[in-house]
Formats: sequence, structure tokens, C-alpha cells
Amino acid sequence: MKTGNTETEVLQKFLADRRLNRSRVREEILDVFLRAERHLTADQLYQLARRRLPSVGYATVYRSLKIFCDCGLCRPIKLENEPVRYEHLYRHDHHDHLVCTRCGRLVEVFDPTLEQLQEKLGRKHGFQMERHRLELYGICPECRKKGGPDDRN
Amino acid sequence: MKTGNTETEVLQKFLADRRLNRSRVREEILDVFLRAERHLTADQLYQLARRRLPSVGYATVYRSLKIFCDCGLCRPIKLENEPVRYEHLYRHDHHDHLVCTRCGRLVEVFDPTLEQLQEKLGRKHGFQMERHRLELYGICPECRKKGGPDDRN
DNA sequence: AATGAAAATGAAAATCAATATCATTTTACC
DNA sequence: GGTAAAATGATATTGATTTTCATTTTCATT
Repeated sequence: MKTGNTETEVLQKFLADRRLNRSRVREEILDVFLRAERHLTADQLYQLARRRLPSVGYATVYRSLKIFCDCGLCRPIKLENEPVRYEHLYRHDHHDHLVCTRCGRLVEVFDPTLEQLQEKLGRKHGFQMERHRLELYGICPECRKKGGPDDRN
Repeated sequence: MKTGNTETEVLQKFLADRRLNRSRVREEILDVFLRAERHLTADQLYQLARRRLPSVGYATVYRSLKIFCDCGLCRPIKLENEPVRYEHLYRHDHHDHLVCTRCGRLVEVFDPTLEQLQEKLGRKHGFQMERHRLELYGICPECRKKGGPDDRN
């Protein structure tokens, strides 16, 4: 099912600029990706896509994801001990990740003061800053309440 | 060559606690690792180790690195588009990484205010903070001077 | 609608880092 | 020295991702 959303337009513009073709398969994959819970792995997207496109291959999913990333619709995020996940990016503000080391819960956080300090720290070393990646690891409120056998970790 | 350093003692204590054996091969690998430039990949360590231990295998290097990490002597760091590198940890203070996106140069940085803010941000969300990972990406002073064809990236 | 060139696709093979298997060798202890 | 457990090295395996390549699809042009 096609949706006339702006993400699709971003993709179309990206393709047009490069004289690339549109394709039904890729657009279906994008639609599946956009509707899905955030932070899918390539394999999860592949599994979902196969419901609509039973013959789609891994390679096409990977190729599509690469294009989506190139046109700024998503971004790969690699957390520890996990396969790469892809995060929606378009019209989502920059944020960092707060990860629970017990249950894996992922919270998106943002602190402008932190952002400024990071920028400043880079500049202090003469760098022209482009971006950063911050992951905070800890135990989320729910897991803290539960306690558990590995409470001391 | 053996050195009576504390890192070796840390390893020996770790092994003793678990009733594991010492081994000449592993101690040589540790010595090579400690003397080397920081942030080696497993493969680089393997190449270096082979100079002293011509018959050593990849598996042993990986196994040794895992043990070194487990006993707190090093830590894997995974930067974007790079194989995992291992960073010396023992008696090294915590720091973040400032990475040049042009030449790959790696600078270790530290800012106590930043550290506090990160801690605080996690606590604000009810997390019991354990650690964090911050990577700052930008263009280093040298590469900025050089300019270059992809100056706008 | 038919054509043809370029792009996209899917299946399968290749790659690459990392891990597991297993027969052989070392270590620690008697 | 003998022995059981641990470590090793060679090799196979895994798992995610990329590449290859023959086939199909797209799209501008007839």
C-alpha cells in the first residue's frame, strides 16, 4: 500500500538526482520499514518484507537499507553484542541512547547542554565537529525494582 | 620477554581464581599486547604475536583477548566501519574518543563536566548508570588545513 | 504498444570477523 | 614420570553482509 508521505518523496528525489530508477520492490520495503517499530535489524525487515514480497531476497533489503541511509531516512546503530539496527531519522530529532543492560530496553534521550559540551570538547582539540554518538548503559527503573540474581553486575 | 609488571599479576590472579592454568603462549601475547601501540585489532595483534610465536593461531589470540578483557586489562572498542579494536584499560583513566573522519586519527579526550552530565541524564530517567560510550566525529586540525576535494563532507 | 539501455532484482557464492570443534600438546600437581 | 585438566593450533563453522551474475523491470524513446 502506497502512502503519499514525505519520506517517499525524499527517496524519489534522491533517486531522481542520481538518475536511478524507482522500483516497486524498494518502495514496498520502504513502506514496511516506515510502518514498523523503530530499530529493526536487516533480518527483521527482511522477514516483514517477505509477507508482502514473498520472493524478495536479502541482498535487496540490504541494498534498499543502504539507499535509505544515504538519503537520510535512516541510520545504522550498532549497540554492543547486537546486530546492526536501523533507526528512523527523517523528521526525528537527534538524540542519544540510554540502554538497559538487563532487559535491553532502549530510551531516546536528549540534553542540549550535553550537546553543546560535546561540540565544545571537539573544538577544543581543533576538530571541526560533524556528529557524535553517545550510548549510556545502566539498569532501567523496572529492572532495578526487580533486583535479580545478577544485581551486582 | 617477561616483565614483572602489574598487568601480568592481574592476569595471574584472574586465572588462579578460576583454577585456570598459566601458559607461556598467552603470556607472550599479553606482553606483545602491552608493548604495542594502543587500539590494536585482533588481526594486528595476531601479526605481531607471530613474530615471537610463529605457530600461534588466530583462535588463541581471540581467546587470549577475551580473557584480557574479562580480567579488566582491555576493552573492545567498535568504531564505525572498522573491525573491533582493543584498548588498554588497566591503570588508564576513563576517556572518550575523538575520531577524524578523514584520516582516522584517534584522540582520547576527557571532560569531567561532560561525565557528570551524562551520569545525571541517565539518573533523570531512573537508570542506575554503569558506563557510557561517547564517540565524537569530526575533521582533525591537520586534515582541515589540507582541505581536499571532499571538504564539504 | 514495442524497443532498448540502464537499473534493479533474486539466488547463490564470496567475504570477513569471530567462534566452535577436536585431536594434540602443555601445565600443574601427585 | 604419570595423569587429568587446560591450552593450543588447524580447520570447519557461523552469521552478517556484500558481491556476482543471469534475469527481470523501469523508463525514455519510438
